[in-house]
Amino acid sequence: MGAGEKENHPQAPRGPLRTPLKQAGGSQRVLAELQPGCQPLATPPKPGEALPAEPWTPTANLKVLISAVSPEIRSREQSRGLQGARCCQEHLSGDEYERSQPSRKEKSLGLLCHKFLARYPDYPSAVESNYICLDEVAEELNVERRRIYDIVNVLESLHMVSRLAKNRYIWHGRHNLAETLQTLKKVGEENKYTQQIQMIKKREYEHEFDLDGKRNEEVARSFISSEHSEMCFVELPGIEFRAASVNSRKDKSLRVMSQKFVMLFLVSTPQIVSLEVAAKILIGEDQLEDLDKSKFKTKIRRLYDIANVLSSLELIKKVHVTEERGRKPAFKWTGPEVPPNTQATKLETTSAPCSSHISESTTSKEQCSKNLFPSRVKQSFTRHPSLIKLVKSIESDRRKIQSAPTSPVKISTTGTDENVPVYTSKMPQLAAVPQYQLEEPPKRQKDMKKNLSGSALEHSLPWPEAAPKANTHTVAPPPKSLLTQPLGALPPSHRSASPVILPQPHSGASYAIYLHPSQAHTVTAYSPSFMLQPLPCANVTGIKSITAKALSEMTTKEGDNCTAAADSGKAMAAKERPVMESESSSKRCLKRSQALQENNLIKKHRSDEESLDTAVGEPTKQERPPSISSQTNHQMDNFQEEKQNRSETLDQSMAGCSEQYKRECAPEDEDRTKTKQDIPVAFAIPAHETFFPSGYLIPLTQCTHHSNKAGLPSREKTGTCSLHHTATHSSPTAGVIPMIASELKAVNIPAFHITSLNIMLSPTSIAAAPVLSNSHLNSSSTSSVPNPSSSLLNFTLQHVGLIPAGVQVPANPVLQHIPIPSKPESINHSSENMTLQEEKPTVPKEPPEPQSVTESFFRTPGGPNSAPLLSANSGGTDTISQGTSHIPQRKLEVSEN
DNA sequence: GCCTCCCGCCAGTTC
DNA sequence: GAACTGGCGGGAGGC
Repeated sequence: MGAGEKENHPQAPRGPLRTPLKQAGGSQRVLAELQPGCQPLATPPKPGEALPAEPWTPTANLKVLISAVSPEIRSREQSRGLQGARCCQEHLSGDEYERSQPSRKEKSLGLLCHKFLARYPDYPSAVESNYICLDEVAEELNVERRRIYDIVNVLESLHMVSRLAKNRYIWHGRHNLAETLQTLKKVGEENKYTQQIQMIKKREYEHEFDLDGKRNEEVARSFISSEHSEMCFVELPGIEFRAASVNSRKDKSLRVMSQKFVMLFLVSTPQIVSLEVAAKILIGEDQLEDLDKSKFKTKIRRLYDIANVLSSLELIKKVHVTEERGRKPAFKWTGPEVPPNTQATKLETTSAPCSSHISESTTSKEQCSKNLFPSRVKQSFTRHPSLIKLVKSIESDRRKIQSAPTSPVKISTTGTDENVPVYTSKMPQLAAVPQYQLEEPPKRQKDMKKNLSGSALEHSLPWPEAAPKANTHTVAPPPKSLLTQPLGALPPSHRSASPVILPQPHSGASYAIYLHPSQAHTVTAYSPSFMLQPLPCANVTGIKSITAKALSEMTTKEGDNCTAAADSGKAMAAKERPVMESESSSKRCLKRSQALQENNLIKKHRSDEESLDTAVGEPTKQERPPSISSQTNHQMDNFQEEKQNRSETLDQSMAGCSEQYKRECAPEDEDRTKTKQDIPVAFAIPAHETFFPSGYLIPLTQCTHHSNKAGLPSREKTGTCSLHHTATHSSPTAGVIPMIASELKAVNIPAFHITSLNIMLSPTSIAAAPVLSNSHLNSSSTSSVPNPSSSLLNFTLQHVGLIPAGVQVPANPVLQHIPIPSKPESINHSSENMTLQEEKPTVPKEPPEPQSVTESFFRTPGGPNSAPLLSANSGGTDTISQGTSHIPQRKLEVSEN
């Protein structure tokens, strides 16, 4: 059968000329079921070899041959085709087989992808192995393996799967999706895709009017080529391609195309990309010289392939854009709203400037490279520059993870090295700490010095992008790195931790407990003297990033937090944060508290320079890395000054919030609704000597997403999952990052850590603190198991007199599913002059699931990049509707095609 | 007739 | 050298 046999035809007689031997069914599937999780490197048998004993009936064979020679017959047969039971096909008569032929639509990649996705949970458990055996999948889905590659490649571009070995992938689900999208957005921005899109549109326009088209084309080409010479596949840490083959066809790879395609959506406003534009951009990057029609057509084909998969993922939706030149197919982003990158801590570098910073860490780079290209075969793929820094922190994270305790143990208060590890007794972990100490401090010190000198010598900042922003404002917008670096190890989930100042009258030292905002609400409700201290938070929970300007404005209104919050909202509304008119009171509270945090963020940063200057002068502190704690130190100073002014207002608002929040925080099926921020992280830091790093940070990003689909036992929601997950996925973002022991030692503060709620206590507070097991790591509030972290938190709060005895503060509140309320769409009068028609989905949609929090937040209709409402206008007039709709994609008037 | 995209050839890569 | 992987484009189905 020649070519037909060259590929695996796992199933059924789909095509007339295909070998009928490997059919759906039967014995192989049974075997597959008996052998779940295919053998990693097992070579799938060829169709002919696979089922030699499953011949078709002679009649069926005859039919196939007949239909092969006659397209009419074939088409007639296919029109009659029914999707009969696959497993019975071999027993069907010829007519029955004919009817079993699926129609073309039934074989579409989109539908196939739906079936594929249905096999795996969106948020798989880390402990259960979600291996994908391509052969098995192809067989079960009744398609050839070639098609599975198409799907898998796109999924891989989103890091929803990663390749384990030949014929074998591992399913990550959507755990990494938010991070991936953020990364892609960042890279897309760096690559100036927005400008490219505009350039292409402009070019089209000028072409239309014959305005010096040739010259503009050249300009555009040079623009594109200069901007994209080094565009490459964007990887996430821990999810790297392990096979050189994957790296070998980079430019035209469906993966890369898919990523670029996604980038176009993420950077464009409105988030609608026409196939034509996308193809042109993609071609432009590949081969500008032959922008011929065939290449264009090929690109379009591939984009359809990608789009089908993305549609199945519900990331995009097909629409039609009617422009002057007619109706064009396009796709609209319907996926999660990707927050602005200002707080994407790991992605803060731009391609050019990062190099200087990278050069400081050759070791890390080599390690990164090693991870990237383990086989060292052909390094066609290079990590995008924006990720180099990320990789650096990953390597650091990995070290920390390796040295992370599996079981928290209270450390001794003696100042010797022996007391340093709170960590487990496991030797490798112990060994890892000194290694970290040896490697990191000088570098950190160096970085810190750079930070310190940054105010005076802005150009010497290791984060060049921050330099221009560090202006003469009293409240200079914090260099992203400065703010985020200390929390660089923090997954977005933990960046929402809010330090709360705990005055400690007994010891004379105050504490800063980093709380999840919801915890902070609760705590502040009990103690009027509490202040929320902001961290640069990822805003996956719906907190939009804040512009420097908005920050400055907010800072000027520190007397009135609510006003500041409102102002911040106002400041952001125009560009980033939509005004939500009908938001619930709980959300308003949340927002208020977020604004408070943002407000405080400024103050924190304002004091950074001075405090760092002071700090670096002290020998004992020189060893300490620039960290959030240093900022915290000065935040506290600020707070001391401003506490009196603000506490009243804050208390009022926060008390209301906490009550509101508590009321609405009913435990429910929130696995899917949980975002990465859901894990509260808290630790207490004596304010008088707080210049040490952020303590235990528990990036359990993927554990938080264990879905209800996966049906996890509660045990899996505990710390074991993160560890498992780390092992399974090699994700450095998962795991426990311990506080640097030397730094603890430097301030002579024993650290006590728990897991989901991490608290470090001063010696005065540590005395009675219970020792907690790591098994409680990340314990979910939904768990019926008593949460020890809650006990500790309550213990701590009671101990410091912040809450009365007997009062219980929820230690691990989970963000409630807060649906985005309807709100007027902000109109973005973009230059787009087009009419949008929503495509009728080809794939039958299943009943919509209840929207998760993630989706709710992400799909903020009027989000930063939300598209203007483009009305379907059957009359053909090009209009942008003055949208009043709530959800763009739903508001689009669907024009049935 | 155009849009969409399935299908499978075939070349590069891996084992 | 067999098997895996995936770029690529012909051409069929759908509208």
